[in-house]
Amino acid sequence: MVFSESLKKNSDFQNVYRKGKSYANKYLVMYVLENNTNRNRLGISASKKVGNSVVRHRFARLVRESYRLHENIFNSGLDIVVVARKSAAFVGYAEIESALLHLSKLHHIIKIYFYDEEN
RNA sequence: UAAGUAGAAUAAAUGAUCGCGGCUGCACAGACGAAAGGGUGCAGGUGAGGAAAGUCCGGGCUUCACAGGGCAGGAUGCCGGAUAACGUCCGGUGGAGGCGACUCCAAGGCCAGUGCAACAGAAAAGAAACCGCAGAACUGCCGCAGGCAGUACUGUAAGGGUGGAAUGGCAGUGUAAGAGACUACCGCUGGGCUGGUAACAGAACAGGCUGUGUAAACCCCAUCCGAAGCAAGACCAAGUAGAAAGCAAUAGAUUUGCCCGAUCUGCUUUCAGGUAGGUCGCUUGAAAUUGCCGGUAACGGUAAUUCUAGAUAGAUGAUCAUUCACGACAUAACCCGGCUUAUCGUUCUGCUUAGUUU
Repeated sequence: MVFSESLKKNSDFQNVYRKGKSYANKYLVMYVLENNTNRNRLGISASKKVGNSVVRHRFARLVRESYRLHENIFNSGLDIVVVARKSAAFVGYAEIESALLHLSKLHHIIKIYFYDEEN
């Protein structure tokens, strides 16, 4: 990913959970915090409650793919954490993608005219 | 053809575009970092499973411990073989089930000791009489002989009933009634014989033979087992903190260059240590494929060929098109050998039983 890297350390995750703002919809919960750099950092989390290893890996790939394909419309300088909810275990790419964009819009972290154009 | 039984293979396919982790080659930068190490782009090639799962056994590997022996604890438990090893596998023996192919079995020892056996039943262990059967005695009634009823006593394990289990089974002889008391057959026990490496099997002989079950009850016997795990462990190594030597003591460092003032006790080198970070361990192996040889088989030997993920918050996804049976279970994390459990389906092979046709 050109403008982004992944969020790795547990302490970074805890930081975002504590200080960041969150919105949620049917499939996802999204936490956002400014990180004072010019790059975005994306973290993906899926607990064992969501499903087995196959389900959790698939969820992470779908979120990463959705983010990658829309990377250029996101604002930069953000730590973003996406958490799976239980209902996300059984849905496909289209649902994850629209859920991600919906939450991004609520956070006002994407360039609106791109979002409007797609809808 | 149908039903069954044993085993094996496979785990949607093809193409296009975008994207990800190793590897190899080339190019670029040498702008990141104290160092160790790393970055960017392009091309090529490569990238999860039959169970990768559960983490239930066994082994390699690593570190620690260890003269030798014993106790405790755990595991295994018919016999022989295979193997690095096993609780696994193969071939047998015995038992159970099935018409059969075939399947299943924690299958050592209650003549070392201790314990338990609820309910029912007379009785479930140092020892048995509830009913029944039989005997002689006494009492009563009827009476020619004798019979019937009751009472306590004695004998009796045939029969009834209880139970998961009741003192070998069944038939006969025998007897007052009975009883291995005696007899035949079966079973059991014993020491030999024959066959087999053995478990065990077989035929005969001898003994009238013994009151049971339970060891997934304690236990006994035999065999095996040191502990922890790749977040093991090895190496490099900021910072912090430690030691030694040297320099400085009207000194040095910081405070923008100088002065004053203020604050602090330092600076350099070496050694030890090993946190953050990095590298290795990390995939060439009890390896895979094919052929031949040995073995009933598990498996072993041998020759040729091949190199087949190696991430470190953790790489396989998305979109489009076509086809079909419309896609189950489930994602490597040091590596092997097993076991167990989950699973949409498809295909093939051997065998069995029943039916039909020739």
